[in-house]
Amino acid sequence: MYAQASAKIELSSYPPHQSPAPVFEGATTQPVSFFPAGAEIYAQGEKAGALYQVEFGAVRIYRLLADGRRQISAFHLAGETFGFEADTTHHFFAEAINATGVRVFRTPSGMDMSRQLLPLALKGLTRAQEHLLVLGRQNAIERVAAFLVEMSERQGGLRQVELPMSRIDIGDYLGLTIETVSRVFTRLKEKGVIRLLSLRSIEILKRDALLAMGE
Amino acid sequence: MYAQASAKIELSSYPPHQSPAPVFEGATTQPVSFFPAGAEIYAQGEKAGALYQVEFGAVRIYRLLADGRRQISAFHLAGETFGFEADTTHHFFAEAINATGVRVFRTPSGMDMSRQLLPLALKGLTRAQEHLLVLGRQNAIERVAAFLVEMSERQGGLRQVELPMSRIDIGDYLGLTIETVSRVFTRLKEKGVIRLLSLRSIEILKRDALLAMGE
DNA sequence: CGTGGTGTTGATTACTTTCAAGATGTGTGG
DNA sequence: CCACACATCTTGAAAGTAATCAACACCACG
Repeated sequence: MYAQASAKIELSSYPPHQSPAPVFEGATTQPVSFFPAGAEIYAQGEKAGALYQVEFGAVRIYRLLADGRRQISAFHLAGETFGFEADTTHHFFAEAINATGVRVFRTPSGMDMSRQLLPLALKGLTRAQEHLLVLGRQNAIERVAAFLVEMSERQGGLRQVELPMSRIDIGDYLGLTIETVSRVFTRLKEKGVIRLLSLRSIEILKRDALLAMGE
Repeated sequence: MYAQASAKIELSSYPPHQSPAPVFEGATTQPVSFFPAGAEIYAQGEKAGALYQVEFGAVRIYRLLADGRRQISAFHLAGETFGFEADTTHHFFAEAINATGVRVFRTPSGMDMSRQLLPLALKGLTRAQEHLLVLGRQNAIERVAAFLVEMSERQGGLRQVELPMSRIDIGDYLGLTIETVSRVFTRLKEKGVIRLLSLRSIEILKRDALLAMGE
């Protein structure tokens, strides 16, 4: 199983545009933990304290309503860090979307990580606030367009974009149903804006059109 | 004009449950700046660098789409701090909602404020992510209920809640139109959940019902 | 080569927005 | 202190968008 994981590292971990993962000074570095698709990394209510860095694969961060409605607040791809919280408790769930390797940094209590964490927290804050604009004020096609642009940019701005997550995940990230996401993909395909290479891989044919839609 | 401002301080600045405003170590404290209703505190694209603390009044943080659609990502009430950014540029607009006093802290370049800023950034991040759940997955009545609960809790959990902002602001915060906000207020009134003391002041009659709606 | 999970498409329903008119409130000047 | 005027808020009717319900297609896995 671990051999499979290492193979994946070669294949799809750090994209060329991205610098290798920084290491956290002062933190105890642990070996890479492997999570199969759908596995929980931490749960809401659990005690927080560690930092997590995606080595390969992808992670979804989400919250649930009592009746099961789910909102994914963020996806984290290879090289990105997550898991820091305002207090000692996790306010969200974190799950591996696919087979995922995560490096865990345990921060010794008393150690001050604020200098390293602040830029990450601020980046996350800006991203969340931009996402608020999408959910609050954009319609279905604009939301999907914004999502595709975001994923493209996070993968180096290439024409070909990998979508490691399912349509359900995309819907729960954009505040839409799976059916609506699917219909929008079809409309974008018909308009010649994108092309589906496979279910989880699209090619952007008209970047300008996509940018104009997502603002 | 400034006399009027000081009068307001007595009236409505720090609620009893809230500790007095902390001061930022190492930052240059400036006198309180006064902003009349609707005045811009900073604009998107401007150079950032200062921290702002609300002395009295209220502030809205928002972003605009090209066609004028607006999403308010946060309201800041007396005692709260805003204005920190991931890079040196403001990504949002900040405006006074009412006559507002703001204390500006200029941080000397080279000074490391991360230890003081990280808790604020993390708090903001958690709040933004919770807001994502509301915008992405809750309907109009649930959104308004969640908003009223949030405002109540931020004002000490009292029955009477002051809403310093207009219906338009509430709509742009919740991703709804002003008409929908108004209709929901009416429905909550008819159900006996709230009572309107005035346009900008409500009384919560059935807190449990409100909590159940907003989750 | 089935089989269950995931995705697509169609028809209908439900909710929110839009458009429109009227009511209420606030601030100003007489 | 009252009256007018403008802004804000409320309410109603019609339209539009996304959700829901349902059936089928596709893909990956054992």
